[in-house]
Amino acid sequence: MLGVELIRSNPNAVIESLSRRGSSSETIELIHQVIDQDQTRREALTLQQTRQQSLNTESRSIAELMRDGKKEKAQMVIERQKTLKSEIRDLTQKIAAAEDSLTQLLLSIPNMVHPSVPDGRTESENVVVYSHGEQPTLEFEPLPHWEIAKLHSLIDFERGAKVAGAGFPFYIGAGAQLHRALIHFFIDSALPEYTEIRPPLFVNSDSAKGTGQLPDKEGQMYLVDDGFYPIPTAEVPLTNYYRDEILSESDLPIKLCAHSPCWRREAGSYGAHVRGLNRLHQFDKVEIVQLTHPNHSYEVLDQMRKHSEDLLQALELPYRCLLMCAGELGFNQTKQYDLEVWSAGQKRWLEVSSISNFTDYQARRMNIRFRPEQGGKPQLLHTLNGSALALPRVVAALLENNQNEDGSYELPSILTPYLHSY
RNA sequence: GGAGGGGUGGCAGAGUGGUCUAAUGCACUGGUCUUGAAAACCAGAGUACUGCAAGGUACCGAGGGUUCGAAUCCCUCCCCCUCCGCCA
Repeated sequence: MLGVELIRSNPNAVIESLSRRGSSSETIELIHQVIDQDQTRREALTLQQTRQQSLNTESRSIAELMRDGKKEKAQMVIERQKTLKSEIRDLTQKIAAAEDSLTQLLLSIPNMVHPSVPDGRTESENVVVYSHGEQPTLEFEPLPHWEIAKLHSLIDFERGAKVAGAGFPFYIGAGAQLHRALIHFFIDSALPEYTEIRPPLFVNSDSAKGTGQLPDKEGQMYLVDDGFYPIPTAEVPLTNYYRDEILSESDLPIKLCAHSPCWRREAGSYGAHVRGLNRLHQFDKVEIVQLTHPNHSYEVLDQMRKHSEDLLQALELPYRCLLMCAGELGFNQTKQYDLEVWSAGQKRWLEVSSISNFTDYQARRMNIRFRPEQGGKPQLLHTLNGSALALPRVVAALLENNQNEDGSYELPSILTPYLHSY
């Protein structure tokens, strides 16, 4: 969430930034409500603290009177305190109410937009900032990946649907090994820089709140009994790792990576675009996360983007990098790149990575700070994450782009060390 | 799952209703002393909010309650430890 101080001190800058997202007048109205509630809260708080001070002083004097045996005098003070106490109670309630609505308001206000983000409302206004590789020119009508997978018994969607449901495929034999090879390749590529983490695959609601899945994207997560959420991305446990902690400036940047399955409800999806591996309820992903000093987060964003691009280049997949326009930007992000690979069989682009800077928006929710080397107050750090990469669509693109007319396919040589049994 | 014991500052640890405005030790920072260091001695130091400021308020796992007054008593929840049971 945004800081109240920012909204208080510079409401116009916030409003301007939010209008770039195409935020409605209602969102703008929220800003004014924040300012109102903030003022109510501070006025009540100042008053309450003064009253509390009187009460504390008097209570101490009661202790003295009691010690000196002046019981009657003490009793008088006790009587007098009743008004003070009820006044404090009322003020405390008023403060709590203002704080509650302040939190609610702040949770429903999206992050600021970085100046380098292009204007725009729709997908078509995202800007292609980079393209790499040639879309393969095939002399025959290429198959979609689900056909190729069926031909070679790599993936069994039908039995997945029987055993779990739609969107829960089985990978079989060489298909399972390809999947595992990609995980190993992705993790190995991250290892020189990033610390490998094996995270919990369920998180509690505090963690889901911390990274912004709650309340904004509640419908996207599964919820199991006892209040656990199966993670929709490893971003959640990784970024929450340092929740409510104060780090040393010298610890930064912190770089974490993890492979994990991801579970998403994807309610309401249908049609050809969700066929095969295009959209699943369970899929695997290697995620990279960085916690950085606020001064460096945008450089780091570009480094992380390059990391993911290098993977696609090593896999020899044609791809493009999109800079998301203001209207397409996620709720929590200030700037976001998407990487899309070309899928020759479906003749369209598939998103395989999203790399984002959240600045201090998540850090404020999670209360993750660092102590400046020069001394001074702890300061919020910046959080970033990126997919490096999401598995299923990479599998789809590998199969579709490298197919031959006879239905066979080849895999890029970078994977050779990871493939041996089939 | 059963029984018991716990949760206090960076760490250890005292405190069981009123100078707790949280002792003490270790670690940390500054100073004195010293050629330099160590030791010793002196001083300082948490987080958040609030206030122009001086300062104030809150925080002893979390949330409620009792009381003029709660780290301390009561209730609910969370977490940790020990033993037993179960288990890959």
